[in-house]
Amino acid sequence: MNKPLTGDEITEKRTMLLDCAMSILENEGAGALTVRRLAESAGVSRQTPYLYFKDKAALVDAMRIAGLNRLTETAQAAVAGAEQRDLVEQLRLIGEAYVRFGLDNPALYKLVFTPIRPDEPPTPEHKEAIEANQNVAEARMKSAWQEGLLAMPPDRLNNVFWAALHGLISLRNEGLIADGEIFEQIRADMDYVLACGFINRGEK
Amino acid sequence: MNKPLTGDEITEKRTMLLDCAMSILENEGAGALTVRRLAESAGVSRQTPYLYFKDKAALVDAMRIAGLNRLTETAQAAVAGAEQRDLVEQLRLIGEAYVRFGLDNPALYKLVFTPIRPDEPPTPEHKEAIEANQNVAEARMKSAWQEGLLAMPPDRLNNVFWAALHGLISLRNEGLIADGEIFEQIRADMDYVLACGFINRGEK
DNA sequence: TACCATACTTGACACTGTCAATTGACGTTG
DNA sequence: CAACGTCAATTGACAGTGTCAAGTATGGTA
Repeated sequence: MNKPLTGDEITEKRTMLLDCAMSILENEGAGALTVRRLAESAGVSRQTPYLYFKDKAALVDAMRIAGLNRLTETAQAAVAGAEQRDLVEQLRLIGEAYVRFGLDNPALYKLVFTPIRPDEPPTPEHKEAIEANQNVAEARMKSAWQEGLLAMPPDRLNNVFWAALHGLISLRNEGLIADGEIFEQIRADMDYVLACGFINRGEK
Repeated sequence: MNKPLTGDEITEKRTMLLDCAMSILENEGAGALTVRRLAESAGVSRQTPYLYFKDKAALVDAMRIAGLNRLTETAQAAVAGAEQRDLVEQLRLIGEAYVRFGLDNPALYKLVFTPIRPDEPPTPEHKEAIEANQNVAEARMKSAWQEGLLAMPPDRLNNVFWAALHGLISLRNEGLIADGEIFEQIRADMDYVLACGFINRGEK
C-alpha cells in the first residue's frame, strides 16, 4: 500500500481499531488497554494506531464517544416500541436501560464518564454525543412540560433524573450497593424523582 | 536509623508522605502523581514510599480516604454553627459545602470517587469513611424522618440528594456546565430534591 | 569491639507512550 | 520500461513508570 488512503478506508480502519480496543476493555479491563496490546490484538504493528489516532488520549476519547453513542442507542431502543405509552413509563424504561448498561459494561461506563484530560475542554464531537444522550430523556420531559404535566423545567428535572441514575451506578461500581438491591433501588428512586417532577403521575 | 520504628513514627511518616502526595495532586495534577516524584518531593529515596505503602494503589487508596475525611469535615464545619436552624437549611449548607469542595479540589474530588481497582471491593476503612461522609446529611434526614417531615425514607432521600450533587459536580468537572452557572443550579436542584423529599418545606 | 537486625538506598527489569529513522509497495513520469 | 517519489507501515530508540531484589549503613546489644 502506498497511495493516500481514501476517507472511507481511514474510517474503516479507525472503527476496526476502535472495536478491538472496546473488546479489550470489556474482556480484560481498563488496565490491559495499552497501545501495544491493541496493535497486537488488531494484527498490526506497534505504531500503527498512531496513524489513526494522534494520541492514546485521542483513542480513548473516540472510545468514549462511541460508548456514549452506544448508550444513547440502547436507551432509544428501550422506548422504541412504547411511544404511545405514559411519559412517566417511558422515562422509567429509559432509566432502567441506562442502569442496565452501566451494570453490563462497567468498564466502558466508567471510561465514558471519566475525562482523561481535566484541563482541556471536551471536544465538540464529545459534547454533541453527550447532548444526544441526555436528549433521549429530555425530549420526553419537554413534551410533558408542554402538556403542562411538569412541576419544574424539563432541563432541570433531567439534571436531577440523570444525576440520580449516575450516582447510583457509580455507587454500585464502587461496590457500595449490592447487585441485587440496585434494581429495586433505581426503580424506587426514579419513582421519587419523577413524582417530584410530575404534577400528577399516571397510574399504579 | 536502625531500630524498629514505633507505631507513631510509622504513622507520622505515612501522613507526611500523604501530605506530600496531596499537594502534588493539587498543584501539579493527577498526571504528576508518581512514586518517584513523591519521593523526590518528600526528600527521601525512590523506594522509600514502598516502606509505608504496599503499592501505588495503596497510596492512592489512603489518599482517597484522607480526601473523603476532609470532605466530611468540611461538610460538618458548614453546619457547625447552624444546629438550631431549619433542617432543610442545614441540608442546603451541607450541599453547598459539598459542591464547593468539588469545585475547589477537582483533582482530589475525582480521585476520591474514582476507584482504581474495580475488581477488588473497597477496604473496610474506605467503606467506613464513605459512610461517615454520607452520614452528615443522612443524620439530619433521619431527624426529619422522626419528626414526620419526610415524604420518603431518609436513606433513599439521601441517595437522591447525594447523587444529584455528585452528578452536578461530575458534569462540571467534565466542563459541561460553566462555572458561573453551577452554584445557581445546585441551589435550585437542591431545592427541588428537598421539596420532593420534605412534606412541607420551611420558609421563603 | 564485633555483631546483626533493620531503615534506607541503589541496581535492574519489564513495560509504557511516543518520536524518528527505515522499509517497502505502488502510481507517476522521464 | 525503468527510475523515481509518495506515503502507509514497521522497527529502533528513549525517557519515564512501578516494583523486585540486592546492597549499604547505622546504632543498640552481646
